[in-house]
Amino acid sequence: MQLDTIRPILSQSSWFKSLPQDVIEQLITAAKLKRLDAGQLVYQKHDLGDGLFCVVSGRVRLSNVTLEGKELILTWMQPGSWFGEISLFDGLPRAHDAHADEPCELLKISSVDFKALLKQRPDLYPHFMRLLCQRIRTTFAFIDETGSLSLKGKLCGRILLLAEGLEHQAPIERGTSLSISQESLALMLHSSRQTVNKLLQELQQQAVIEVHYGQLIILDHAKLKTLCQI
Amino acid sequence: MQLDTIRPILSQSSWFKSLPQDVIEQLITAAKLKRLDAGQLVYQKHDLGDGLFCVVSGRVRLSNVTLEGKELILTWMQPGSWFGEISLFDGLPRAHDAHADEPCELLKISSVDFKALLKQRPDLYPHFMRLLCQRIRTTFAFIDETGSLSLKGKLCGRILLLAEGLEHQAPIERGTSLSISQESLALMLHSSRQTVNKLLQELQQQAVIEVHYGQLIILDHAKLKTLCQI
DNA sequence: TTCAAACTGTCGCTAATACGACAATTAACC
DNA sequence: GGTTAATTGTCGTATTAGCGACAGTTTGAA
Repeated sequence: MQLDTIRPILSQSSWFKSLPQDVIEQLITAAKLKRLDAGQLVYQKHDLGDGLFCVVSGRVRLSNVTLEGKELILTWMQPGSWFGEISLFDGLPRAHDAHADEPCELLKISSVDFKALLKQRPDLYPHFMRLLCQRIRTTFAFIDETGSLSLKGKLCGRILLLAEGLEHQAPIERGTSLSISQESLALMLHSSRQTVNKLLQELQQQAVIEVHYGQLIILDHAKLKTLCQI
Repeated sequence: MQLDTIRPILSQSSWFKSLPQDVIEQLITAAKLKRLDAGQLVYQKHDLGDGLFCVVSGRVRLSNVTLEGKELILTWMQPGSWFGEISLFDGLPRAHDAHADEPCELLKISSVDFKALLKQRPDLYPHFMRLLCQRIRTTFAFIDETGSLSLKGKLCGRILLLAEGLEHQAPIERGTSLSISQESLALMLHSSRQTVNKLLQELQQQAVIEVHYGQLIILDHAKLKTLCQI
Protein backbone atom coordinates (compact mmCIF):
# COMPACT_ATOMS: atom_id res chain seq x y z
CA MET A 1 0.00 0.00 0.00
CA GLN A 2 1.41 3.35 -1.04
CA LEU A 3 1.40 6.39 1.20
CA ASP A 4 -0.49 8.20 -1.52
CA THR A 5 -3.33 5.72 -1.25
CA ILE A 6 -3.47 6.14 2.50
CA ARG A 7 -3.47 9.91 2.66
CA PRO A 8 -6.91 10.51 1.14
CA ILE A 9 -8.39 7.87 3.43
CA LEU A 10 -6.88 9.48 6.49
CA SER A 11 -8.20 12.86 5.51
CA GLN A 12 -11.74 11.52 5.58
CA SER A 13 -11.46 12.10 9.30
CA SER A 14 -12.13 15.74 10.04
CA TRP A 15 -10.35 15.30 13.33
CA PHE A 16 -7.19 13.96 11.70
CA LYS A 17 -7.26 16.63 9.02
CA SER A 18 -7.28 19.31 11.70
CA LEU A 19 -3.89 18.21 13.04
CA PRO A 20 -0.84 20.31 12.14
CA GLN A 21 0.64 19.16 8.84
CA ASP A 22 3.98 18.13 10.31
CA VAL A 23 2.25 16.03 12.96
CA ILE A 24 0.27 14.28 10.27
CA GLU A 25 3.54 13.40 8.57
CA GLN A 26 5.04 12.23 11.83
CA LEU A 27 2.05 10.01 12.56
CA ILE A 28 2.09 8.51 9.09
CA THR A 29 5.80 7.84 9.39
CA ALA A 30 5.47 6.27 12.84
CA ALA A 31 2.54 4.08 11.79
CA LYS A 32 2.90 0.50 10.72
CA LEU A 33 0.48 -1.06 8.28
CA LYS A 34 -1.10 -4.27 9.52
CA ARG A 35 -3.09 -6.69 7.41
CA LEU A 36 -5.72 -8.83 9.05
CA ASP A 37 -7.89 -11.65 7.73
CA ALA A 38 -11.63 -11.64 8.16
CA GLY A 39 -12.52 -12.56 11.71
CA GLN A 40 -9.07 -11.95 13.14
CA LEU A 41 -8.73 -10.27 16.52
CA VAL A 42 -7.27 -6.76 16.68
CA TYR A 43 -7.39 -6.68 20.46
CA GLN A 44 -9.45 -8.16 23.21
CA LYS A 45 -11.27 -6.69 26.17
CA HIS A 46 -8.97 -6.52 29.21
CA ASP A 47 -5.82 -6.52 27.05
CA LEU A 48 -3.32 -3.80 27.79
CA GLY A 49 -3.60 -0.97 25.30
CA ASP A 50 -0.52 -1.15 23.14
CA GLY A 51 -1.46 1.22 20.38
CA LEU A 52 -3.77 3.45 18.44
CA PHE A 53 -5.42 2.28 15.23
CA CYS A 54 -6.90 3.70 12.07
CA VAL A 55 -8.89 1.70 9.56
CA VAL A 56 -7.46 2.01 6.05
CA SER A 57 -9.62 -0.62 4.38
CA GLY A 58 -12.15 -3.16 5.57
CA ARG A 59 -14.25 -2.88 8.69
CA VAL A 60 -13.52 -3.40 12.38
CA ARG A 61 -16.19 -4.53 14.80
CA LEU A 62 -16.15 -3.30 18.39
CA SER A 63 -18.12 -5.58 20.66
CA ASN A 64 -18.55 -7.21 24.01
CA VAL A 65 -19.63 -10.67 24.99
CA THR A 66 -22.17 -11.23 27.77
CA LEU A 67 -21.85 -13.86 30.46
CA GLU A 68 -24.19 -16.06 28.43
CA GLY A 69 -21.98 -15.75 25.39
CA LYS A 70 -24.10 -13.39 23.35
CA GLU A 71 -22.16 -10.80 21.38
CA LEU A 72 -23.20 -7.16 21.72
CA ILE A 73 -21.91 -5.03 18.89
CA LEU A 74 -21.11 -1.49 19.92
CA THR A 75 -20.28 -0.23 16.46
CA TRP A 76 -18.16 -0.70 13.37
CA MET A 77 -15.13 1.40 12.55
CA GLN A 78 -14.77 2.16 8.89
CA PRO A 79 -11.96 3.54 6.69
CA GLY A 80 -10.68 6.82 8.09
CA SER A 81 -11.82 6.13 11.65
CA TRP A 82 -9.38 6.07 14.56
CA PHE A 83 -10.00 3.83 17.54
CA GLY A 84 -8.31 2.41 20.61
CA GLU A 85 -7.29 5.78 22.02
CA ILE A 86 -8.85 5.46 25.45
CA SER A 87 -6.51 2.82 26.86
CA LEU A 88 -3.65 4.91 25.58
CA PHE A 89 -4.66 7.89 27.65
CA ASP A 90 -5.67 6.29 30.90
CA GLY A 91 -3.42 3.25 30.79
CA LEU A 92 -6.33 0.96 31.66
CA PRO A 93 -7.22 -2.22 29.75
CA ARG A 94 -9.25 -2.29 26.55
CA ALA A 95 -12.96 -1.74 27.06
CA HIS A 96 -14.08 -3.88 24.11
CA ASP A 97 -13.10 -6.64 21.74
CA ALA A 98 -12.04 -5.48 18.29
CA HIS A 99 -12.32 -7.89 15.36
CA ALA A 100 -11.64 -7.51 11.67
CA ASP A 101 -15.08 -8.01 10.16
CA GLU A 102 -13.60 -8.51 6.70
CA PRO A 103 -10.02 -8.56 5.45
CA CYS A 104 -8.63 -5.30 6.81
CA GLU A 105 -5.70 -2.97 6.55
CA LEU A 106 -5.04 -0.98 9.69
CA LEU A 107 -2.52 1.67 10.60
CA LYS A 108 -1.11 1.12 14.05
CA ILE A 109 0.78 3.66 16.10
CA SER A 110 2.44 1.97 19.01
CA SER A 111 1.98 3.23 22.55
CA VAL A 112 5.65 3.94 22.77
CA ASP A 113 5.78 6.03 19.61
CA PHE A 114 2.62 7.79 20.59
CA LYS A 115 3.82 8.72 24.04
CA ALA A 116 7.10 9.93 22.58
CA LEU A 117 5.19 12.15 20.18
CA LEU A 118 3.04 13.60 22.97
CA LYS A 119 6.11 14.31 25.06
CA GLN A 120 7.75 16.07 22.18
CA ARG A 121 4.63 17.97 21.15
CA PRO A 122 2.51 18.80 24.21
CA ASP A 123 0.61 21.25 22.03
CA LEU A 124 -1.18 18.18 20.67
CA TYR A 125 -3.07 17.59 23.91
CA PRO A 126 -6.02 19.78 22.95
CA HIS A 127 -6.38 17.81 19.72
CA PHE A 128 -6.61 14.54 21.56
CA MET A 129 -8.98 16.02 24.09
CA ARG A 130 -11.24 16.91 21.21
CA LEU A 131 -11.03 13.32 19.97
CA LEU A 132 -12.08 12.07 23.40
CA CYS A 133 -14.91 14.60 23.56
CA GLN A 134 -16.15 13.45 20.16
CA ARG A 135 -16.24 9.91 21.45
CA ILE A 136 -18.15 10.94 24.57
CA ARG A 137 -20.71 12.88 22.60
CA THR A 138 -21.26 10.02 20.17
CA THR A 139 -21.76 7.76 23.14
CA PHE A 140 -24.21 10.14 24.80
CA ALA A 141 -26.17 10.34 21.56
CA PHE A 142 -26.23 6.55 21.53
CA ILE A 143 -27.68 6.47 25.03
CA ASP A 144 -30.29 9.09 24.20
CA GLU A 145 -31.32 7.03 21.21
CA THR A 146 -31.57 3.92 23.31
CA GLY A 147 -33.82 5.64 25.78
CA SER A 148 -36.17 7.62 23.66
CA LEU A 149 -36.66 5.84 20.37
CA SER A 150 -38.73 2.87 19.36
CA LEU A 151 -36.84 -0.07 17.95
CA LYS A 152 -37.70 1.18 14.49
CA GLY A 153 -36.28 4.59 15.32
CA LYS A 154 -33.10 3.04 16.64
CA LEU A 155 -32.78 0.92 13.53
CA CYS A 156 -33.03 4.01 11.34
CA GLY A 157 -30.43 5.73 13.48
CA ARG A 158 -28.00 2.83 13.13
CA ILE A 159 -28.49 2.63 9.39
CA LEU A 160 -27.72 6.32 9.08
CA LEU A 161 -24.70 6.06 11.36
CA LEU A 162 -23.24 3.26 9.28
CA ALA A 163 -24.01 5.03 6.03
CA GLU A 164 -22.43 8.24 7.29
CA GLY A 165 -19.44 6.27 8.50
CA LEU A 166 -19.03 4.97 4.98
CA GLU A 167 -19.31 8.30 3.30
CA HIS A 168 -18.03 10.45 6.15
CA GLN A 169 -18.81 14.09 5.64
CA ALA A 170 -19.93 13.50 2.07
CA PRO A 171 -23.67 13.90 1.65
CA ILE A 172 -25.48 10.60 1.53
CA GLU A 173 -26.90 10.15 -1.90
CA ARG A 174 -29.97 8.28 -2.91
CA GLY A 175 -28.62 4.83 -3.58
CA THR A 176 -25.90 4.65 -0.96
CA SER A 177 -25.56 0.99 -0.16
CA LEU A 178 -24.68 -0.68 3.09
CA SER A 179 -23.21 -4.17 3.28
CA ILE A 180 -24.50 -5.67 6.46
CA SER A 181 -26.58 -8.67 7.46
CA GLN A 182 -29.84 -8.32 9.33
CA GLU A 183 -28.35 -10.54 12.01
CA SER A 184 -25.55 -8.02 12.59
CA LEU A 185 -27.98 -5.14 12.79
CA ALA A 186 -29.92 -7.11 15.38
CA LEU A 187 -26.79 -7.68 17.47
CA MET A 188 -26.11 -3.98 17.42
CA LEU A 189 -29.66 -3.14 18.46
CA HIS A 190 -29.77 -5.84 21.12
CA SER A 191 -32.72 -7.18 19.24
CA SER A 192 -33.59 -10.27 17.22
CA ARG A 193 -33.00 -10.98 13.56
CA GLN A 194 -36.70 -11.67 13.06
CA THR A 195 -37.80 -8.33 14.43
CA VAL A 196 -35.19 -6.45 12.44
CA ASN A 197 -36.37 -8.27 9.35
CA LYS A 198 -39.95 -7.19 9.97
CA LEU A 199 -38.94 -3.56 10.48
CA LEU A 200 -36.76 -3.51 7.37
CA GLN A 201 -39.71 -4.84 5.38
CA GLU A 202 -41.82 -1.99 6.71
CA LEU A 203 -39.16 0.54 5.74
CA GLN A 204 -39.04 -1.02 2.29
CA GLN A 205 -42.83 -0.70 2.02
CA GLN A 206 -42.45 2.99 2.81
CA ALA A 207 -39.82 3.28 0.05
CA VAL A 208 -37.21 4.41 2.56
CA ILE A 209 -34.76 1.62 1.78
CA GLU A 210 -34.33 -1.38 -0.49
CA VAL A 211 -33.57 -4.69 1.17
CA HIS A 212 -31.20 -7.12 -0.57
CA TYR A 213 -29.11 -10.14 0.32
CA GLY A 214 -26.52 -8.86 2.81
CA GLN A 215 -27.14 -5.32 1.70
CA LEU A 216 -29.35 -2.29 2.20
CA ILE A 217 -29.80 0.58 -0.21
CA ILE A 218 -30.87 3.94 1.13
CA LEU A 219 -33.59 5.55 -0.97
CA ASP A 220 -34.91 8.30 1.25
CA HIS A 221 -32.25 9.75 3.45
CA ALA A 222 -34.47 12.57 4.77
CA LYS A 223 -37.19 10.17 5.86
CA LEU A 224 -34.61 8.08 7.73
CA LYS A 225 -33.46 11.21 9.56
CA THR A 226 -37.03 12.01 10.53
CA LEU A 227 -37.63 8.53 11.85
CA CYS A 228 -34.74 8.71 14.29
CA GLN A 229 -35.31 12.24 15.54
CA ILE A 230 -35.19 12.31 19.30
CA MET B 1 -19.55 27.64 53.86
CA GLN B 2 -15.99 27.41 55.09
CA LEU B 3 -13.13 26.15 52.95
CA ASP B 4 -12.49 23.56 55.60
CA THR B 5 -15.93 22.10 55.08
CA ILE B 6 -15.40 21.93 51.34
CA ARG B 7 -11.99 20.30 51.33
CA PRO B 8 -13.04 16.88 52.65
CA ILE B 9 -15.93 16.80 50.19
CA LEU B 10 -13.64 17.57 47.28
CA SER B 11 -11.23 14.87 48.31
CA GLN B 12 -13.97 12.28 47.98
CA SER B 13 -13.11 12.42 44.31
CA SER B 14 -10.07 10.27 43.66
CA TRP B 15 -9.50 12.18 40.46
CA PHE B 16 -9.44 15.54 42.23
CA LYS B 17 -7.23 14.22 44.99
CA SER B 18 -4.66 13.14 42.41
CA LEU B 19 -4.10 16.72 41.24
CA PRO B 20 -0.93 18.51 42.41
CA GLN B 21 -1.53 20.22 45.72
CA ASP B 22 -0.91 23.73 44.42
CA VAL B 23 -3.39 23.18 41.60
CA ILE B 24 -5.98 22.06 44.11
CA GLU B 25 -5.47 25.31 45.97
CA GLN B 26 -5.69 27.30 42.75
CA LEU B 27 -8.92 25.61 41.77
CA ILE B 28 -10.47 26.18 45.18
CA THR B 29 -9.45 29.81 45.07
CA ALA B 30 -10.79 30.33 41.56
CA ALA B 31 -14.10 28.60 42.34
CA LYS B 32 -17.23 30.45 43.32
CA LEU B 33 -19.81 28.85 45.55
CA LYS B 34 -23.31 28.87 44.10
CA ARG B 35 -26.48 28.04 46.01
CA LEU B 36 -29.45 26.68 44.14
CA ASP B 37 -33.00 25.92 45.21
CA ALA B 38 -34.58 22.56 44.57
CA GLY B 39 -35.59 22.30 40.94
CA GLN B 40 -33.46 25.19 39.75
CA LEU B 41 -31.61 24.91 36.46
CA VAL B 42 -27.81 24.70 36.50
CA TYR B 43 -27.57 24.68 32.74
CA GLN B 44 -29.63 23.60 29.81
CA LYS B 45 -28.93 21.41 26.80
CA HIS B 46 -27.60 23.53 23.91
CA ASP B 47 -26.36 26.27 26.26
CA LEU B 48 -22.79 27.36 25.77
CA GLY B 49 -20.51 25.78 28.35
CA ASP B 50 -19.46 28.56 30.66
CA GLY B 51 -17.90 26.56 33.44
CA LEU B 52 -17.01 23.44 35.32
CA PHE B 53 -18.96 22.34 38.40
CA CYS B 54 -18.51 20.29 41.50
CA VAL B 55 -21.33 19.27 43.82
CA VAL B 56 -20.63 20.28 47.41
CA SER B 57 -24.00 19.43 48.86
CA GLY B 58 -27.33 18.30 47.43
CA ARG B 59 -27.82 16.42 44.20
CA VAL B 60 -27.75 17.44 40.55
CA ARG B 61 -29.79 15.61 37.93
CA LEU B 62 -28.44 15.26 34.39
CA SER B 63 -31.22 14.57 31.94
CA ASN B 64 -32.68 15.02 28.51
CA VAL B 65 -36.20 15.59 27.34
CA THR B 66 -37.63 13.66 24.41
CA LEU B 67 -39.71 15.19 21.64
CA GLU B 68 -42.82 13.97 23.44
CA GLY B 69 -41.76 15.73 26.62
CA LYS B 70 -40.68 12.70 28.61
CA GLU B 71 -37.63 13.23 30.79
CA LEU B 72 -34.77 10.73 30.52
CA ILE B 73 -32.47 10.86 33.49
CA LEU B 74 -28.88 10.06 32.63
CA THR B 75 -27.60 10.13 36.19
CA TRP B 76 -27.28 12.14 39.38
CA MET B 77 -24.12 13.90 40.46
CA GLN B 78 -23.49 13.76 44.17
CA PRO B 79 -21.16 15.59 46.57
CA GLY B 80 -17.59 15.36 45.36
CA SER B 81 -18.48 14.78 41.72
CA TRP B 82 -17.32 17.11 38.96
CA PHE B 83 -19.42 17.63 35.87
CA GLY B 84 -19.79 19.89 32.85
CA GLU B 85 -16.25 19.40 31.63
CA ILE B 86 -17.00 18.28 28.10
CA SER B 87 -18.28 21.56 26.74
CA LEU B 88 -15.23 23.19 28.25
CA PHE B 89 -12.87 21.06 26.23
CA ASP B 90 -14.56 20.96 22.87
CA GLY B 91 -16.32 24.31 23.00
CA LEU B 92 -19.60 22.73 21.90
CA PRO B 93 -22.95 23.24 23.64
CA ARG B 94 -24.08 21.33 26.70
CA ALA B 95 -25.16 17.77 25.99
CA HIS B 96 -27.75 17.59 28.80
CA ASP B 97 -29.93 19.59 31.11
CA ALA B 98 -28.64 19.90 34.67
CA HIS B 99 -31.10 20.60 37.47
CA ALA B 100 -30.67 20.89 41.21
CA ASP B 101 -32.70 17.98 42.49
CA GLU B 102 -32.70 19.36 46.02
CA PRO B 103 -31.25 22.56 47.50
CA CYS B 104 -27.65 22.45 46.33
CA GLU B 105 -24.30 24.06 46.85
CA LEU B 106 -22.05 23.90 43.81
CA LEU B 107 -18.52 25.05 43.15
CA LYS B 108 -18.20 26.69 39.77
CA ILE B 109 -14.98 27.37 37.94
CA SER B 110 -15.63 29.70 35.06
CA SER B 111 -14.49 28.87 31.56
CA VAL B 112 -12.23 31.89 31.57
CA ASP B 113 -10.49 30.96 34.81
CA PHE B 114 -10.22 27.39 33.71
CA LYS B 115 -8.66 28.20 30.37
CA ALA B 116 -6.24 30.56 32.06
CA LEU B 117 -5.22 27.79 34.42
CA LEU B 118 -4.66 25.34 31.58
CA LYS B 119 -2.60 27.88 29.69
CA GLN B 120 -0.47 28.50 32.73
CA ARG B 121 -0.17 24.81 33.62
CA PRO B 122 -0.15 22.65 30.47
CA ASP B 123 1.10 19.80 32.63
CA LEU B 124 -2.53 19.45 33.77
CA TYR B 125 -3.69 18.13 30.42
CA PRO B 126 -3.04 14.48 31.28
CA HIS B 127 -5.15 14.90 34.40
CA PHE B 128 -8.08 16.19 32.46
CA MET B 129 -7.64 13.51 29.85
CA ARG B 130 -7.99 10.99 32.62
CA LEU B 131 -11.19 12.69 33.74
CA LEU B 132 -12.57 12.40 30.21
CA CYS B 133 -11.51 8.77 29.99
CA GLN B 134 -13.28 8.03 33.25
CA ARG B 135 -16.42 9.55 31.82
CA ILE B 136 -16.15 7.48 28.64
CA ARG B 137 -15.63 4.26 30.54
CA THR B 138 -18.59 4.93 32.81
CA THR B 139 -20.66 5.58 29.73
CA PHE B 140 -19.48 2.40 28.03
CA ALA B 141 -20.34 0.43 31.15
CA PHE B 142 -23.77 2.03 31.04
CA ILE B 143 -24.26 0.89 27.45
CA ASP B 144 -23.08 -2.63 28.22
CA GLU B 145 -25.57 -2.77 31.07
CA THR B 146 -28.35 -1.56 28.84
CA GLY B 147 -27.63 -4.24 26.30
CA SER B 148 -27.00 -7.29 28.37
CA LEU B 149 -29.00 -7.08 31.58
CA SER B 150 -32.64 -7.67 32.33
CA LEU B 151 -34.54 -4.74 33.73
CA LYS B 152 -34.01 -6.19 37.19
CA GLY B 153 -30.28 -6.36 36.60
CA LYS B 154 -30.19 -2.79 35.39
CA LEU B 155 -32.17 -1.68 38.41
CA CYS B 156 -29.63 -3.33 40.71
CA GLY B 157 -26.81 -1.66 38.80
CA ARG B 158 -28.40 1.75 39.17
CA ILE B 159 -29.02 1.28 42.87
CA LEU B 160 -25.39 0.35 43.37
CA LEU B 161 -24.17 3.24 41.27
CA LEU B 162 -26.18 5.71 43.32
CA ALA B 163 -25.12 4.12 46.60
CA GLU B 164 -21.48 4.18 45.55
CA GLY B 165 -21.88 7.78 44.47
CA LEU B 166 -23.08 8.57 47.95
CA GLU B 167 -20.31 6.77 49.73
CA HIS B 168 -17.65 7.13 47.05
CA GLN B 169 -14.73 4.83 47.62
CA ALA B 170 -15.96 3.91 51.06
CA PRO B 171 -17.28 0.37 51.28
CA ILE B 172 -21.05 0.20 51.18
CA GLU B 173 -22.24 -0.98 54.52
CA ARG B 174 -25.31 -2.95 55.28
CA GLY B 175 -27.89 -0.26 55.89
CA THR B 176 -26.71 2.35 53.41
CA SER B 177 -29.80 4.29 52.51
CA LEU B 178 -30.71 5.92 49.25
CA SER B 179 -33.21 8.78 49.02
CA ILE B 180 -34.94 8.39 45.70
CA SER B 181 -38.47 7.87 44.46
CA GLN B 182 -39.45 4.85 42.42
CA GLU B 183 -40.63 7.26 39.75
CA SER B 184 -37.12 8.70 39.43
CA LEU B 185 -35.57 5.25 39.19
CA ALA B 186 -38.03 4.46 36.43
CA LEU B 187 -37.05 7.60 34.50
CA MET B 188 -33.43 6.59 34.72
CA LEU B 189 -34.16 3.07 33.51
CA HIS B 190 -36.49 4.24 30.74
CA SER B 191 -39.07 2.10 32.40
CA SER B 192 -42.35 2.61 34.23
CA ARG B 193 -42.96 3.31 37.90
CA GLN B 194 -45.21 0.30 38.16
CA THR B 195 -42.61 -2.11 36.85
CA VAL B 196 -39.91 -0.65 39.07
CA ASN B 197 -42.25 -1.05 42.02
CA LYS B 198 -42.79 -4.71 41.22
CA LEU B 199 -39.06 -5.36 40.91
CA LEU B 200 -38.26 -3.53 44.15
CA GLN B 201 -40.86 -5.66 45.90
CA GLU B 202 -39.13 -8.76 44.57
CA LEU B 203 -35.76 -7.52 45.80
CA GLN B 204 -37.32 -6.85 49.17
CA GLN B 205 -38.70 -10.41 49.23
CA GLN B 206 -35.17 -11.66 48.61
CA ALA B 207 -33.93 -9.52 51.53
CA VAL B 208 -31.64 -7.57 49.24
CA ILE B 209 -33.12 -4.18 50.04
CA GLU B 210 -35.76 -2.58 52.21
CA VAL B 211 -38.30 -0.40 50.47
CA HIS B 212 -39.57 2.73 52.25
CA TYR B 213 -41.32 5.93 51.34
CA GLY B 214 -38.89 7.83 49.09
CA GLN B 215 -36.06 5.69 50.30
CA LEU B 216 -34.25 2.39 49.77
CA ILE B 217 -32.02 0.65 52.28
CA ILE B 218 -29.38 -1.74 51.02
CA LEU B 219 -29.24 -4.95 53.02
CA ASP B 220 -27.21 -7.27 50.83
CA HIS B 221 -24.61 -5.43 48.85
CA ALA B 222 -22.97 -8.60 47.53
CA LYS B 223 -26.24 -9.96 46.17
CA LEU B 224 -26.88 -6.66 44.39
CA LYS B 225 -23.46 -6.92 42.74
CA THR B 226 -24.23 -10.44 41.60
CA LEU B 227 -27.53 -9.41 40.11
CA CYS B 228 -25.96 -6.81 37.85
CA GLN B 229 -22.97 -8.82 36.71
CA ILE B 230 -22.62 -8.61 32.96
C1' DT C 1 -23.93 -28.13 -12.31
C1' DT C 2 -24.27 -29.20 -7.77
C1' DC C 3 -23.85 -28.54 -3.14
C1' DA C 4 -23.25 -26.27 1.25
C1' DA C 5 -23.34 -22.23 3.88
C1' DA C 6 -25.13 -17.95 4.78
C1' DC C 7 -28.87 -15.15 4.71
C1' DT C 8 -33.82 -13.85 4.42
C1' DG C 9 -39.01 -14.20 5.07
C1' DT C 10 -42.72 -15.70 7.89
C1' DC C 11 -45.65 -17.97 11.48
C1' DG C 12 -47.11 -18.73 16.15
C1' DC C 13 -46.29 -18.84 20.97
C1' DT C 14 -44.75 -16.71 25.12
C1' DA C 15 -42.67 -13.36 28.21
C1' DA C 16 -41.84 -8.73 29.42
C1' DT C 17 -43.44 -4.40 30.18
C1' DA C 18 -45.93 0.02 29.39
C1' DC C 19 -49.86 2.39 30.94
C1' DG C 20 -54.40 3.75 32.84
C1' DA C 21 -56.93 3.48 36.98
C1' DC C 22 -57.61 3.72 41.72
C1' DA C 23 -56.90 2.87 46.58
C1' DA C 24 -53.73 3.15 50.42
C1' DT C 25 -49.93 5.22 52.74
C1' DT C 26 -46.67 8.77 54.17
C1' DA C 27 -44.83 13.33 54.81
C1' DA C 28 -45.19 18.11 55.24
C1' DC C 29 -47.29 22.20 56.24
C1' DC C 30 -50.76 25.02 58.35
C1' DG D 1 -55.06 17.60 64.40
C1' DG D 2 -56.40 18.36 59.58
C1' DT D 3 -55.51 18.99 54.91
C1' DT D 4 -52.92 18.39 50.82
C1' DA D 5 -49.43 16.64 47.84
C1' DA D 6 -46.35 13.12 46.95
C1' DT D 7 -45.48 8.47 46.86
C1' DT D 8 -46.44 3.64 46.83
C1' DG D 9 -49.05 -0.88 45.90
C1' DT D 10 -51.81 -3.47 42.77
C1' DC D 11 -55.17 -4.44 39.34
C1' DG D 12 -56.23 -5.49 34.18
C1' DT D 13 -55.31 -4.79 29.37
C1' DA D 14 -52.76 -3.93 25.20
C1' DT D 15 -48.44 -3.88 22.91
C1' DT D 16 -43.85 -5.13 21.89
C1' DA D 17 -40.53 -8.12 20.85
C1' DG D 18 -37.79 -12.45 21.71
C1' DC D 19 -37.39 -17.02 20.00
C1' DG D 20 -38.00 -21.64 17.92
C1' DA D 21 -39.11 -23.56 13.66
C1' DC D 22 -38.86 -24.08 8.90
C1' DA D 23 -39.00 -22.97 4.05
C1' DG D 24 -37.13 -20.17 0.48
C1' DT D 25 -33.23 -17.49 -1.64
C1' DT D 26 -28.60 -16.12 -2.77
C1' DT D 27 -23.81 -16.79 -3.01
C1' DG D 28 -19.58 -19.00 -3.66
C1' DA D 29 -16.82 -22.89 -4.13
C1' DA D 30 -16.03 -27.74 -5.69
